[in-house]
Amino acid sequence: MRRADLERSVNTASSGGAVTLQMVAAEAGVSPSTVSRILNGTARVKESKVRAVEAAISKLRFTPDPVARSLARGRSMSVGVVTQSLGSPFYGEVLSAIEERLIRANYAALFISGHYREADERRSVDHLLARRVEGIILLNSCLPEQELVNLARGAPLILTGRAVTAARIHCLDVDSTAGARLATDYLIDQGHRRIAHLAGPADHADALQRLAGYRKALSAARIPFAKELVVDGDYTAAGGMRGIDALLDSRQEFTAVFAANDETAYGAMLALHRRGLSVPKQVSVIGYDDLPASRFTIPPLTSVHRATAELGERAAEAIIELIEGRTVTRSDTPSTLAVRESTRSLRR
Amino acid sequence: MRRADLERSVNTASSGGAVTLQMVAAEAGVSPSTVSRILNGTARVKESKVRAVEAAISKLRFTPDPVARSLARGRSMSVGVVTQSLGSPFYGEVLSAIEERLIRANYAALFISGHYREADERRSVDHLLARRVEGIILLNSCLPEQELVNLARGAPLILTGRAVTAARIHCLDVDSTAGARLATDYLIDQGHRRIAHLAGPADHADALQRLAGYRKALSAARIPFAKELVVDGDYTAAGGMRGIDALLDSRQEFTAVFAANDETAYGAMLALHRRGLSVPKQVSVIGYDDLPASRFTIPPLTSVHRATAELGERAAEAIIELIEGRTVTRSDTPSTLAVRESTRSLRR
DNA sequence: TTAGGTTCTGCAAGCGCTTTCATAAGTGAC
DNA sequence: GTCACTTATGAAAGCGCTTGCAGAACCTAA
Repeated sequence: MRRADLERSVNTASSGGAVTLQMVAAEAGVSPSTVSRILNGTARVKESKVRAVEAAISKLRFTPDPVARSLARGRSMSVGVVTQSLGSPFYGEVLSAIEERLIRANYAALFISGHYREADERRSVDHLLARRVEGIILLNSCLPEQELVNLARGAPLILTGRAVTAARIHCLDVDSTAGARLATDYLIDQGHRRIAHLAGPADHADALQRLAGYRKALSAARIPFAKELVVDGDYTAAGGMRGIDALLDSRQEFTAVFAANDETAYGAMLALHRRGLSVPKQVSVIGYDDLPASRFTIPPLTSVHRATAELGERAAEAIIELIEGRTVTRSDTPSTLAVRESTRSLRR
Repeated sequence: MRRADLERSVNTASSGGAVTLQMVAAEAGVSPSTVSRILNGTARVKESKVRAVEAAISKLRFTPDPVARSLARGRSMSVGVVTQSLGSPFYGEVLSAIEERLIRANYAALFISGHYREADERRSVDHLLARRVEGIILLNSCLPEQELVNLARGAPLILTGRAVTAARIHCLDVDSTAGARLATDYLIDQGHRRIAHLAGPADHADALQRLAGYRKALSAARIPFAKELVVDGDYTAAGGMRGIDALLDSRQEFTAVFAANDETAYGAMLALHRRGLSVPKQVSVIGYDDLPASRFTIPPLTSVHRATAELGERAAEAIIELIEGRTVTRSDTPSTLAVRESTRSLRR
């Protein structure tokens, strides 16, 4: 086969092909039903016909039309994925994994973003439902719990970052408390006592969990919680800058900062730098999510690492299970701490 | 029909999914054709029936099934988008814009990634074609030109970052040369003469263009091109680090670095930092793409800014035009330079 | 050879919607 | 009031594939 032919066969095999299963049947001298059965393995077919059909298929370059198939089977073979932001590196990794896993199981993934806004998210979900997706993965949804429960009657749901118990809902990676605890414990372990926390948006379950983990770690170490060391953020770098500025302006003393996510930490590091404070010499900084870029910040950021690819893969697997009516056994993916150079020990 | 009767006898405004156009027709006392015509505005219908049908629709909460619709119309109403990496922040922004625009035009977007690998990309395209997308947007495709030309026979194509002239192909944002020129000119303007370039992968059209722009700027300023100041990279931060290390190890002198993209620049800045060289005091660094994170690096990175959202929107618009058989008038989006703190003037 | 089972395989009826095509209804004009 | 013509609407035939049903073909045992 010449190179050009090869390319044609690879790429145009399935394209706008007016080739239908009917034509394959005619070519092979069998009925459409038989072709369908061979295609789907839904019944035994005599060997000779199988060969004839296979020959016809490759001769005509037939690919079954997924639309017709969906209609006939009453299944769209697609699942919706609502991400908060297609652009975020954190979600990006998760999405890749979801995509990969779903394709492998012959589902199409419809990605759509919610922009961290309730109304947008609702609109996105409606859109997906109108497209007849068979299930929906909601990454860190911010919809009210009751609404999610209702939604689940229409299509099974996978939720990340929050815990909702209801039929046809499965939650993954529900608890950030442990991760936050890990980060804070580490700082404490390194001798820090005055640890600030740049929190995430208060309407996000995971942001609250991170705060809770921080508090737990403090109290376990008998360090009194100082609310003036906690400032609100919004999971953005700009928010992180504002947080540090606020802390410094109000003359708080602190030797370490636990940021609710990496982006916040980036902003924090920049703000500290601007104020002439060196990281980690004067202030240790720790983030959450361990974005790929965090290996390359100056200094490289210590961060709570989440198994993003694994999370995505599990989400995809879980939605498939749910769609196919099986039950999913819950299993959170543990977080670990990626220790790099933005933190240092106060002990000597 | 058995099903329709069943639903009717149960007589519920059943939860979304199961309502068919047939049921709406029955409820409104008209024929399915009429309902369809009202839905699509394909013919005039008497006002009273329109109202009856609309009432039935909202009473039953009917949404037309896109699968059935696609089959009947012979149009999938979906377009494929091949990105190189779902996780990359640069593509993320573009994708968001594409998504938004496509949805607005009632198309579904199927995102899938090519991982910068020819084989993966080919597989992705095949997958999309098998899904019967009506058009494909290829973001920085690395497939050979001939193959793209063939592909275009199957479905119209939008290409970014490269120029291929053929029927049913439209290219956008084809030239990075100007952007690279902008960056290099700026450095020269600031008095730099020894400017290193951390190049992108040689099999990427845009990487070569960036190199070309760099060379053009040099020669325009009568600065001899020194090939030892150009090192290969791969558009990653790790590659940027390796690049700087190589440069420094071979004892090259330079006061500025033009990185082929922002990620490379991040790595470069870290490597310089590790070697004790201050940015911008001793070395100026400039990137390309102006990722959102670049405002928050230390120091904030000067970078060639691309109108990502606009690019995405145009790509979406272009594919729609092509699908609907119209012609697209080419128009590149201009790049600008976002000057921040990673560069400084050598003049005084 | 024949009854009683097994396998195969084709027919035809959908899946939910669109779209001719033809009929019914409505409109003027004469 | 009739004719020619426009307009609204329904019946029915698909779109390409799946699947229940039943007949055909093939076995095996007696």
